[in-house]
Amino acid sequence: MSEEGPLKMADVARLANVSMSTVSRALADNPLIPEDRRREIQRIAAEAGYVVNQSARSLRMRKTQTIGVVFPLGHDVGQLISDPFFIEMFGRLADEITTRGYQVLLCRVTDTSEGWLNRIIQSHRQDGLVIVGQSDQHEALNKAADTYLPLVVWGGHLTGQTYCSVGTDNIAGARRAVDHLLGLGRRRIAFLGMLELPEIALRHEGYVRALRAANLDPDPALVIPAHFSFETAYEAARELIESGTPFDAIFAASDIIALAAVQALAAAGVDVPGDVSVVGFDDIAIAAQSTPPLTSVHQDLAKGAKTIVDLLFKRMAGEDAPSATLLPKLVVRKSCGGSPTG
Amino acid sequence: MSEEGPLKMADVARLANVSMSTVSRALADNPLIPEDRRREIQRIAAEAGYVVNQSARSLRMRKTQTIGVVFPLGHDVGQLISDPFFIEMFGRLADEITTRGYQVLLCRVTDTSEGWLNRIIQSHRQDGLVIVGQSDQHEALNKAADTYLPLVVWGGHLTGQTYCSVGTDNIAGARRAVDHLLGLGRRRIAFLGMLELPEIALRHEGYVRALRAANLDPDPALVIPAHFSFETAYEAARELIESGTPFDAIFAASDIIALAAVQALAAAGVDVPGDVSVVGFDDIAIAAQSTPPLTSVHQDLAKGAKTIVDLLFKRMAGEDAPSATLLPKLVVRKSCGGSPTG
DNA sequence: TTTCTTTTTGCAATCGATTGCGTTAGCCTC
DNA sequence: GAGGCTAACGCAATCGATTGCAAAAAGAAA
Repeated sequence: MSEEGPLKMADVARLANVSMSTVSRALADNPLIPEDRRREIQRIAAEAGYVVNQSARSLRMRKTQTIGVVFPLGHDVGQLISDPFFIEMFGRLADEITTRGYQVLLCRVTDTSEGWLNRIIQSHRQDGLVIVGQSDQHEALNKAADTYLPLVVWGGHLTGQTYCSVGTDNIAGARRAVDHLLGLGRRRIAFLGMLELPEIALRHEGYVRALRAANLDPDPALVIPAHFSFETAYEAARELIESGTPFDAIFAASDIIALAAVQALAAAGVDVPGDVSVVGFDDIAIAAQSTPPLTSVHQDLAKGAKTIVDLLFKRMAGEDAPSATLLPKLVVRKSCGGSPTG
Repeated sequence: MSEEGPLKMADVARLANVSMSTVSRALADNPLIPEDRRREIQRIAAEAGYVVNQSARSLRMRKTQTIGVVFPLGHDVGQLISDPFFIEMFGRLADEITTRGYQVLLCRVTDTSEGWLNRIIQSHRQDGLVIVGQSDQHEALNKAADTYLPLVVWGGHLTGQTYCSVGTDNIAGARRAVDHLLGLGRRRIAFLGMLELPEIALRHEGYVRALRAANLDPDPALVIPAHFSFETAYEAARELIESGTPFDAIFAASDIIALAAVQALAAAGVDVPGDVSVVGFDDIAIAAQSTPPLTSVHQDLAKGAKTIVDLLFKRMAGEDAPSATLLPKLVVRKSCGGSPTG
């Protein structure tokens, strides 16, 4: 029961009157050691409060029992905590990873200078990597994937992509959302989001396709750059409103942007959904709770996280598991008007 | 520019025509190596794509440059992802930790059998620990703190506590909330929360004190056990309503419980705040967005996280930094009726 | 040129485990 | 009692860095 300073395996060996090799094998339940002896040694170790030093173990085994979860957020220092989507995704990934007996190492990348991903990989701090969001790092990811197998990315599937990704079909999701707005009779539908981000570009593509399919010409004046943070998105929406460009609906690239837009509209005395319909993307928890409740393209994060981690573990086992795409679902709530059945 | 397999420091030494010692020192910016030589070696290493192996480094230095963030959630598997409070706290801690150049290791503890904390500590996976929420582990924490300095706990300050904690003054916060309800003329105020959790017990204490100060006798029938999850809290609220016990206000131990109560009340046709006032605790992001917006006791998590990490780093440096208490603030919104200044 | 400093540099031990391989002990069989 | 075989166990190398100490090189002073 005594818990003296950091005792090492050699100490346990002394206590049990055996060699370190034997202790190591006993603790690892190696059948080379007879069962009763194993139990005995395990008991002694536990009673002494001995725990294997993971640094030493990792070095020798070349394994860390740890998965790195990376958020390539660029210089957007506050985004991790401000974006509920990332947060929820992280939680679900953590669940999946810890369930499999691995630790979760959070890697926030603020310095995306040449070789950032290689620096993470070569540090050997983790046995596998999940990258949440491609950000603008498509090339870096492609490059890393050439030599590093245990890597799975949450994000859109892009052309010329060699890495393994899991993500919602952004085009289909956007298309569904915009089709719904068109079905409600909306014709001047604005798009809010940063086209520079690959996933957003895909959502924009779906938006354009939906318009074209309805024989409408996309109006560039209705495409407004908007970042993920509430404040900047609010600004973007305000500018759209003040520009005087007429519009009767907003399709936002994320729920945060949509919520910001709703508030900006409210502040300008525009009724949602009376005057303008609003649809978001992600269907984060707040979406259902906001006023009015937000119509949004739902992504099944629980399933996404499970898929990501499943693929990652296959890859860690040496298998070259392929990318996967999840089907999004439009959840209709009050913010776009019309009946819940569309 | 070539990025061959995992190259080691010895390889860089060969490339630079020096010994490993020199490479090691150069990469650590050790002034023992003349500046120009240092730069040269650093350049060679960078160009070769070399990165120090952290397992080896950790073993030798007995440091991991990693902080463990622990959620002792017992068997409540889903809580991490479902509780916005923990999530937000985690995000802010992550910010503070990464800003200081450390990594964040998430430790979800599901097995709280004897010695769980010791097992984490002795694994030497981290240089310091943040425990988020005392759960029911007061004793285990006290015991660990005797021999392990770099440990800071988010939670209430309890009697007989030897570990370092940072937390809101729960009694004062609760008192402020209940005083406000009393000021609105409410007299039959229910308390929803699990008294078994130390922090909640403190909030209950504040509740009792506020009532006593108003010459009211706390009615045990108005104290309802309610867990942190939305579903169980909803059930608890429903039972209170159906019990027929008259009440005109609810003070919930957390926002999630409060939101669940609001929905249960709405489902029962009870008007909030007309018939019943509701106040929560934590002031999570959703609180302001809900319908009606929730009055809540605000905890400054950004400041809390900063304080935690500041103290932790002091302790990691060997200093026996003391506990700290943050002052809560009541944020009045519509859910309790009355005027915002009320 | 010699001697004494001061600056650079490298050898080798070390961190704490894991594991291939060889040795010892135990048991059976003839 | 010798030989053969297997089950247990330990020696020592290894993982990839860091660093105390001493040696070598360079520079300064005499």
